Amino acid sequence: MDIVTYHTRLLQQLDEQRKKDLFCDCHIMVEGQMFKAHRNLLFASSGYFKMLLSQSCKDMSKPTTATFDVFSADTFTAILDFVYSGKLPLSGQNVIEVMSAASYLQMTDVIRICKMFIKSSLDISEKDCYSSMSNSGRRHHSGHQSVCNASWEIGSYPLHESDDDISECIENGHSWTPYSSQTRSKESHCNEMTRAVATTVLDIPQLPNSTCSPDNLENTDSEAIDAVCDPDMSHGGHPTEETEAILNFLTASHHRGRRRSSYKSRAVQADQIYATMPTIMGVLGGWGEEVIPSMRFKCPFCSHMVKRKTDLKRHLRSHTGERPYPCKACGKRFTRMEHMRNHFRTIHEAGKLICRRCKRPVTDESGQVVQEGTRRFRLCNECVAEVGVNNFPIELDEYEDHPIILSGDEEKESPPWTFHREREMTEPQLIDDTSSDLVIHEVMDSDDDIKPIEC
DNA sequence: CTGGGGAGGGGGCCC
DNA sequence: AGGGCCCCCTCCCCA
Repeated sequence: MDIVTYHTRLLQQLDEQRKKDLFCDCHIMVEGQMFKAHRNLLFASSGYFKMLLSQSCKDMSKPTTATFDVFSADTFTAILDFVYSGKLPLSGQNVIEVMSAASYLQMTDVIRICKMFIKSSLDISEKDCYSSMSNSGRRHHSGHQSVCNASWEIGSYPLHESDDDISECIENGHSWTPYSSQTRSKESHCNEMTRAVATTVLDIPQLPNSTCSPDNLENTDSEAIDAVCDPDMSHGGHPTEETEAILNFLTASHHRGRRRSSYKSRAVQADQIYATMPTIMGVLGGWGEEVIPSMRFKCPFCSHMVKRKTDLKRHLRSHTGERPYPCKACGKRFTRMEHMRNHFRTIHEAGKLICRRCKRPVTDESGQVVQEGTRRFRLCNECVAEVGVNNFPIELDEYEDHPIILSGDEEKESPPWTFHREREMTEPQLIDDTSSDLVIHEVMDSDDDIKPIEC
């Protein structure tokens, strides 16, 4: 008998004792349901119980009793099963609450497993989408959407490794990895598809192979993939000027190495997390310290705590990758409306009263607003004269007919490239992202001319 | 290689 | 609860 088998059998023996209520010296009440367990195991498994039992160990004759109301009996059942078997029965429905309870109970192993479970879910969900694309062609097809949606479906947890697989890895004493050989194979295939999309559909120069390694798969522009998946973004299988502008942006983002993710799948996953988020994620109070009476909300993904649930929801976007606020001018998405607004003011409204070239302060009188694609910035008159760029001043009245105006209703799922004009737009178009020439438009940049974003 | 600046992301907190 | 502001930090680009 090897030592692993011995440990397993030992745990099995203790579990049998627990089920037969033999030598159980710790009673735990959860939602009115009584659980009995051995304090030795609880002490060894949980920081919470370690503290609790070390304080109550003076009287060993009486069973220790603990009561919890911050998680459900089902959740504690899962955790207790893990304590006695090393197997954590996780599902897409219970993982958040199990993680929250584990955080409360200071069970780092359980938290780590939950994190891997969630991370695997997110990663493989995206990979499934990419892989499904490869099966249905390279260009825009209406079928893509349904295939992608299937892999994002909340009810069908997209994890390839079953719960048993996870437990099995733990049971075998292996460090569990969310990537099986099967998924790695998918990643490789997916990376090829990403490159193919980048080089054909997106008309992006050949991406360096380094950006498509399994370790940094998320660095590939899955937003672009989504755009390709989205039938609303396509017109007869060919990218529109708007989509091309987005793709140009994505290309730039890609080469900047920004970490991006599928906003649609992220949003769905974020909604799932928010929907299942327990009211109380945790209680602040370090061990060995005085417990702070005020309740705080603990992030299930990290150690961060906040005072308000709203702040936690905002913080969770940093984990889920949800970016619900798209810039209507360039399609870039943000986690917060204020960030999107700041971006819009700075990038698209030339909000900084500084000459981009000489960095001197500039006013409407001493400078001009220069438009380069969807980007606007200011140059002082001296710099404009020095650079000698082509100047295409447009009459103020003409500009007022063609302002970049953001829609009043932020439609999260609408194509990010949407310019709403107060009047019918005529040629030449104001937006010219594909132009490499520096085009100067004399534009009014006051709030009266460019309406603020309404979300 | 390094420092400065721009842009973006995130936390705290007020309204 | 959401919006918004302020502040700080990090990352990236460029000179």
